[in-house]
Amino acid sequence: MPRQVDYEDRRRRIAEAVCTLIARSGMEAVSLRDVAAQANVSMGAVQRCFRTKEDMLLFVLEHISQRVSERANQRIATASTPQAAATLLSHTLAELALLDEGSQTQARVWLAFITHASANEKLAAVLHDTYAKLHELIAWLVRYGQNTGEIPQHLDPTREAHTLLAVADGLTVHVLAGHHSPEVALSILRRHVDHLLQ
Amino acid sequence: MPRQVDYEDRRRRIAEAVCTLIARSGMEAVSLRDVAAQANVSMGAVQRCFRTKEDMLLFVLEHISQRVSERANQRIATASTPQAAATLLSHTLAELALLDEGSQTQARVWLAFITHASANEKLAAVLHDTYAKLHELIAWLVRYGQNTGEIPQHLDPTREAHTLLAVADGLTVHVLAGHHSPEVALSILRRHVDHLLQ
DNA sequence: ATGGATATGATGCAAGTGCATCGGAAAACA
DNA sequence: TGTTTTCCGATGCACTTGCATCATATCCAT
Repeated sequence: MPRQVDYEDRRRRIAEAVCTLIARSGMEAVSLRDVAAQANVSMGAVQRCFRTKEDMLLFVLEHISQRVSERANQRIATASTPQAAATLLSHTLAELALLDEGSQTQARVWLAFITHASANEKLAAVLHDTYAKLHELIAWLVRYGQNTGEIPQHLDPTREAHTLLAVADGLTVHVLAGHHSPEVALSILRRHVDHLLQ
Repeated sequence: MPRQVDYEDRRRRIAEAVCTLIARSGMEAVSLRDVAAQANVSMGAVQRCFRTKEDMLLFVLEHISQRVSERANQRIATASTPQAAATLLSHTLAELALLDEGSQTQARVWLAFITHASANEKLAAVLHDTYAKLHELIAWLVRYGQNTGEIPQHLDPTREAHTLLAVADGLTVHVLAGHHSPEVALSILRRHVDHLLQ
C-alpha cells in the first residue's frame, strides 16, 4: 500500500489559495503555477487534485458557497439567548452581504464567480442552488418574525425575502465598487429591516 | 497632411466590440487579437487607438458608464406627458438595473468591471463617480415624488435612494446569477417602489 | 504630380498559459 | 529489508498573450 493523502483537506487548502489569488488580482490572474506556489504544493499536486483548471474553480465555488451557507445557518442555530427575530434577520443578512472588513476577500471572490457564471453552465447551476437556499433561509426568518408578532402578518414572506436578499447583494456590490463603506452599508441594511417591523 | 481618422468614433466601435466579447466569454478572454477581429480592424489599429490594453478597458468602462447615465437622464428629460413620480422612479430604476433582455450584455460587462475594479484603482475611481451620480439622480426623483405628494415627507431622500439603488443592483446580480428571471426581478423592484408610496 | 507626414497591418518576440509525461521518491505491506 | 503501489514534482510542449517593430499604403498641401 502506498502513502495515503487526505485529498479533501488538500483540496480545501488549494481552494483557500485560489480565493486569496482571486481577491488579490482577479480571476484571470489565477494560473495553476501561482496556485501551487500560494498553497505551498507543487504543480503536480494541484493537477492530481483537480483534473482540469475548470474543475478546480468549480470546487472553489462549491467550497465558498458551503461556507457562506453554513455560517448563516450557524448564526441562527447557535443563538443561545432567544433573540428578537429582527435582530436575527439583521445579523444574518449582514453576514450574507459579507460586509465586515474581513469578508471583503470573500465578497470579491463571490462576485468574480457570478461574473463568470454567465459563461459557464456548471458554475451557474451551483449559484442557482445556493441562492435558492439562501432565499429559503431568509423567508423562514421572516415567517419566524411574523410568529413572534414583530413583523406584520399581511406581508408575503417570500416576496420580502427576495427584496431583503436583493438589498444585501446590492450593498455587497456597492461596497466593492467603493460607493459605500462597510459601515454605511450596514446601517442602510439595518434601516431596511427596521422598516419591515413597524 | 496625412489622412485623418475619426479616432473617437473608432474608439467607440472598438469599445462595443470589447463589450460583446466580455459578455460572450468573460473579461479574461478578451485579447487584442479578438478585439481587432470583432471590430473588423487590424491589431495595429487597436494598438494605435489605445496605448495599452489597460487604457482600452478604462475607456470601455467610461464609455458604458456614460451610456447608462445618459439613458437614465434622457428617460426623465423626455417624459413628454407629465408622469407620476412613482412611474418615473420605477422606470428609471428598471433601466439602471439593466433588467430587460437586451441589456443583459451590459449587465454582464458592468459586473465584470466592478469585479475588476477591486484590483485596479483607475477603474475604481470611474465606478465611484458613476455611482455618486446615479445616487444623486435617484435622490432627486424621490424628492420630486415628495413634492408631488406621492411619497411621504418624513422619508429621507438620500437614505431611500441608497436602498433603492441597492435593490436595483442586487436584482441585477440575481438575474445574472440565474436566481430570477428579468420579469420577476422587475416585479420585485416595482413592489418595492410601490411600498414607498403608501 | 510630388513630397512628406501619418496610419496601417503583418510579423517578431519574450513571457506565460494549461496540460501531458515520466523517472524516481515515499510509504505500507511482506 | 525488500517489494509494490501510490504519489510527487520537474520538465516538455503546443499555444496564446501583450507589445514592439517596420516596410508599405494612404492621403493632403504644395
